[in-house]
Amino acid sequence: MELDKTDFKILAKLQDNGKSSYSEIARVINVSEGTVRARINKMLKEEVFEFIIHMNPNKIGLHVQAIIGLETKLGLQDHIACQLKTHQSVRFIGAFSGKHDLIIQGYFRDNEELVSFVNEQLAKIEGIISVDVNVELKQYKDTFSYIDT
Amino acid sequence: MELDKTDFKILAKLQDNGKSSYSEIARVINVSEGTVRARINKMLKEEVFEFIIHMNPNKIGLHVQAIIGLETKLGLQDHIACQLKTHQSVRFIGAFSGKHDLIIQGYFRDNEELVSFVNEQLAKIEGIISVDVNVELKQYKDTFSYIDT
DNA sequence: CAGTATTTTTACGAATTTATTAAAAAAATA
DNA sequence: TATTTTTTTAATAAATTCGTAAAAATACTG
Repeated sequence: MELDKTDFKILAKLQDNGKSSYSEIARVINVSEGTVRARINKMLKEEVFEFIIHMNPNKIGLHVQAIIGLETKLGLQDHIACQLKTHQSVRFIGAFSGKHDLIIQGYFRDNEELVSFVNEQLAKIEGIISVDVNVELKQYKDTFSYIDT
Repeated sequence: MELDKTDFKILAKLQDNGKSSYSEIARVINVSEGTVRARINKMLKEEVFEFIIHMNPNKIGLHVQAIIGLETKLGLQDHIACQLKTHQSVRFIGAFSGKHDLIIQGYFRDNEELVSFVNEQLAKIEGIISVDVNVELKQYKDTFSYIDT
């Protein structure tokens, strides 16, 4: 799908405020409400973006965040990733080039829950060679606003 | 702030669909629209969550994703993080315990842009001792739905 | 425990937004 | 240039949001 100037203007507005109304965006970028709606619906269908909420983990009792690098046995990476995917605590999983085959980001209630995730949940998955746990001490940024306004 | 059952029901609905209307949520969880609205506004004020859009980087031309671990000179970590924060390409920055002092996640147009980020942008920041670049080969998950429905 | 204050929920109407759709305009195609 | 296809607009009906006052529930106090 080809995004044009109007699409990017819409995305720029939504990037600033995910709750902007069609009408509001329409007024700002000088097109009709119907145009904004049509384009948003098209982009949603094409999975250009999604409307979501971003929860503050701390505020819902998840006080420990970690990025965990995994070394996996050749051939088992995909299977391992798919098992991890179902875990409630896991926010991100990717396969990577570099030292770690898989990198995952997870949110946990406390250190105990993190430890149990590593020593119980991960431990029982076959094919994990090594685990490198990095615990977050401070967060500086967790937003993405690529599009210029 | 103390979140109760009703708050969590609201969050659960919004987690499924960030565009659910107050009325829609109200119908499902059997309270008035005003209650849903009041609680959402309160949670927004308390920064429990935000309404955002999640863009699919590929669809806006960002085909290279990377997680970069940095080793930083003692005392300069905070300053480095704050400089990185302003970068358009950077989605996530955290300070961590473990091998890397800072871990960042970034989205780039192509390999060239990633390389220029590392060799030009990072290179000119004072106090970075080492850089460990992991390029994403496949993404398995990038969503968070912690709350049970 | 009664009484008062505070917070939360509900309910209602006005303002606004969304959704549907037909016609106009623009763009693409032959 | 004519024709088809896509996109935008405009108009109106349906639904949602918003502001607010009253009712209900909860918390607080003597």
